[in-house]
Amino acid sequence: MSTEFGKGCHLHLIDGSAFIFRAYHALPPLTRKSDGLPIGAVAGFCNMLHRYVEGNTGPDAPTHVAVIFDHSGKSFRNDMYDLYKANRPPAPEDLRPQFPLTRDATRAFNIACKEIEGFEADDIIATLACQAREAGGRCTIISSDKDLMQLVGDGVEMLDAMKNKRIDRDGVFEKFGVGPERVVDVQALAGDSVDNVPGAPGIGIKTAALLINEFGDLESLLDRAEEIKQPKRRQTLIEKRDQIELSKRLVQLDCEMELDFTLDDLEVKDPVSEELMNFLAEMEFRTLTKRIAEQLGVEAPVINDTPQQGASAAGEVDVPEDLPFDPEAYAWVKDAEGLQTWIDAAYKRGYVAVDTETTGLDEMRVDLVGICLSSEAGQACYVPLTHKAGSDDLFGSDQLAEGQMDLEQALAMLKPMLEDESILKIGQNMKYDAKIFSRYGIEVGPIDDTMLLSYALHAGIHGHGMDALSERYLNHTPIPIKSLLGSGKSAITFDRVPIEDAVKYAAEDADITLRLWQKLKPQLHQEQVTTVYEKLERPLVHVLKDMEMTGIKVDRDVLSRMSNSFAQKMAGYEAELYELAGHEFNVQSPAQVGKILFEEMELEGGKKTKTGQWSTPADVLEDLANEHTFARRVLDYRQLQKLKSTYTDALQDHIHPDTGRVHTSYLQSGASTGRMASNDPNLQNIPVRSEEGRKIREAFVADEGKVLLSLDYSQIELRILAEMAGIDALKQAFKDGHDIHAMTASEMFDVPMSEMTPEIRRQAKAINFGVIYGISAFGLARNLHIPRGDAQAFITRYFERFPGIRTYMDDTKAFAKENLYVQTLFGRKIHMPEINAKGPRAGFAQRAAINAPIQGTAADVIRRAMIRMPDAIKDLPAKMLLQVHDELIFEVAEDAADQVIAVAREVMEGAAAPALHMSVPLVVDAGRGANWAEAH
DNA sequence: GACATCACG
DNA sequence: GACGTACGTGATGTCC
Repeated sequence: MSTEFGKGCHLHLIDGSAFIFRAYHALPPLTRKSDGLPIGAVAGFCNMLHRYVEGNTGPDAPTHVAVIFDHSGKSFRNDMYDLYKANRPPAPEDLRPQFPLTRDATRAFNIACKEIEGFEADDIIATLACQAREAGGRCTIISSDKDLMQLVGDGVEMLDAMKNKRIDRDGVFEKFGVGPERVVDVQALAGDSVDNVPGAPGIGIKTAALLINEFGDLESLLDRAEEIKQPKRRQTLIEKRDQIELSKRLVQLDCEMELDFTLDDLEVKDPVSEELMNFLAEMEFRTLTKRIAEQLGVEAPVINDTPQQGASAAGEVDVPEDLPFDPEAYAWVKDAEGLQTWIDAAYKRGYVAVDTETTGLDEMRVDLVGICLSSEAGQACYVPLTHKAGSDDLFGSDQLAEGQMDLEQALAMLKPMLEDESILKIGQNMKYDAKIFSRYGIEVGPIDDTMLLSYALHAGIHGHGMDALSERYLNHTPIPIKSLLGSGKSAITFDRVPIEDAVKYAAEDADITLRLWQKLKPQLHQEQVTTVYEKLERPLVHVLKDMEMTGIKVDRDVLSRMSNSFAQKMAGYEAELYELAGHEFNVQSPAQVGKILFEEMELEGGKKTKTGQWSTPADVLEDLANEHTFARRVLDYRQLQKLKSTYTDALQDHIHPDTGRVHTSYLQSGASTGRMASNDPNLQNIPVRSEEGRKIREAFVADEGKVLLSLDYSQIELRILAEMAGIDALKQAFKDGHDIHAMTASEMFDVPMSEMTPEIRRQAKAINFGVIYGISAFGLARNLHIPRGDAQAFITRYFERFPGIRTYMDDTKAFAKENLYVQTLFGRKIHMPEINAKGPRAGFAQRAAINAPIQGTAADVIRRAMIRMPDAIKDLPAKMLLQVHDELIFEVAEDAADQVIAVAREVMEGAAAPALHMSVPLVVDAGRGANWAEAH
């Protein structure tokens, strides 16, 4: 009963992308109840489609209809102009996974759903509209996109579904000042900032229409540009002719695309009840399912939207009733065909859990061994790529094992999906995998990270490693990696693991990651940490990745010379110590040092550690050092030993052979407060306090022609304390740029600023720090080497002068006891499970509760600065290299240093805004130099 | 692998 | 009245 499209037929073409975005913005961020899949745009899309179908009655009803989508990725216009649509922001993260679902929705309504790779929806619409016109039929384009207005006329009209307004030739004239056939000419001149079509600078739609109407068309205008009276306009049109002609080609829609379907294929069909019902039920749209079921006269299917985990309180463990883990279900992907099915699955779902297997843990050095994918719980695959044959061979064979895809081929297949804006890639510690992929030419994005989900949700409650999360939230113990690799000397690398074993282990990781994501993602809303995750965690991953991959240049010779010098001095100290002790011993053993001091030399005041051995920390030795050369020399020896082993020796091993730079790794979820931790090597504890140690920073250098910059927040934690506790005197001092410690001293001890002594100021400074740490008389006494009673008197006096501090501390403790967590000013939660403990642990927890919001807010501030920094400096010859809690290190071309300092300082000082308006200014100090010692 | 020590903010 | 404390990290060495 197919009718050939022709006279009397009416084609409706729906601009699918417009529907999606309108739906997305019209609705709150709904998620599917059972698994937290973002679903708001799909819900809106279905409502709009449904309303559209309902409205299709009467003489204007279509005989043919299709929804046209933009295909993801670049279009042929990017070949003409690589900046086309370049400044368009990527689709929101929670929208991307919904793109494929809107296609499914369209098909569920039994409406033709079309998209073609390399073309935009507008071109398909143009081609179909022209075909309809030539066949003598009518066409209505349901869109308000002005780019489509060039198609209007001779039976083609547009319908703005939002305003329910038809746009005919008059409507086009109203908008562009010319008829549809001249619209592209006007657009070519006016350009389009949204699509990044350059056009003619300085000419807008009004002027463009004026010119086109005067000269007839664009070509005549450009040919006769000399005749234009206004000099500026004339010059622009002559000079920018190429750009204008390019713009015309960009806005000109392609009416003659080759399509693999005809108009006849688009005939209006009634929905197939069962398919539509199944889809709506799968999406868990209760209202819509019920309403449409009634209209179709069928029974609405039962919707099972029981969340896969109970509405759990923070940290509560719930045992899932979920499907069991079945290693036999995991697939070994051996060829392109097999891999394609998994890529297809990722596209169907819109998300995929990804995990890489490598030959080690150092992302900058290891090789990729295999890749795992999973888009549905219980189903996962492993794609082995570089496993070696014959693992039992003593030397190992370099021959590749059988049953593996070619590495290049697999990566070429995966790259488009891993980089596809519409596919969410889920990983556990995704920074690791992103770095590996980046070294193989793939920039993974967008991403979700289960480790960071856990961190945003449960910092302070438990760790965020995969094994711990799996046991806690999936009630499943993953296969230990040790069972495959062994441990110690006999450990092998992953490429030596037999593939059949690797499949079970590796695919399981992807399966676990996906299930964790399904469980944890919906909890963000329940715990009200969505913004923390979205604004402070997820965007940081790629920033850290880039910093780590850039690394910092370290001069091996400087370190090597220092090592030698230290070794010589240490040998001297060692001989002297043997002499003083009367025998040889291990200077590096605190137990032996303690024995000599407190038993052989019979000195007083020795304390024992909880394990019963003599305690010999630096402050104890320091007390003895003036009287006893032995103690002094142990201290001297220890200082050099520390500097040598941890820094001058170890750092040399961390210099990457190819880059000549040191690449640390930041642990984003390391510290419960929101701070980062740095490891392998730790570049956040490079010596600076001692003269000797500071020299190590001279080994951290800028590349030739460049300098290092150091920008650090001045007193950020005290400023935040003043802000949080609302201490007017402190706030005012910061606003006036006063010396805050001197001011505190003046207030506390009634000393005028003019009579301030360094000693009084030092004591006030210690108190200020103590407050941040959750002050105690004992701690302050020890720090200042004063009697405990004096320390208590200081604290009492301090609280008298700044009563707001005491209130803040009491309020914070009370909040923590009530809620079992504390919060930063940006909403980060730091859980305090021990806050109501009895005994000495209570004190710990209370001080931690006081410190965490302060330290955490400072950490949030610098995170915000770091996240904004890449964009701020993107046009400058500068790279951000390191973060040290309140300091950022950059490497910049020498002549751009001042400019970068200005830009980076602005970003850092303004980092709290706009989320938080601080009444205390944040101040950033900057330094520059050939090395880190000079820059600091 | 636990503990002690010490480097940083 | 005694308990035993400054907050947050990571790396190294000893010793079991």
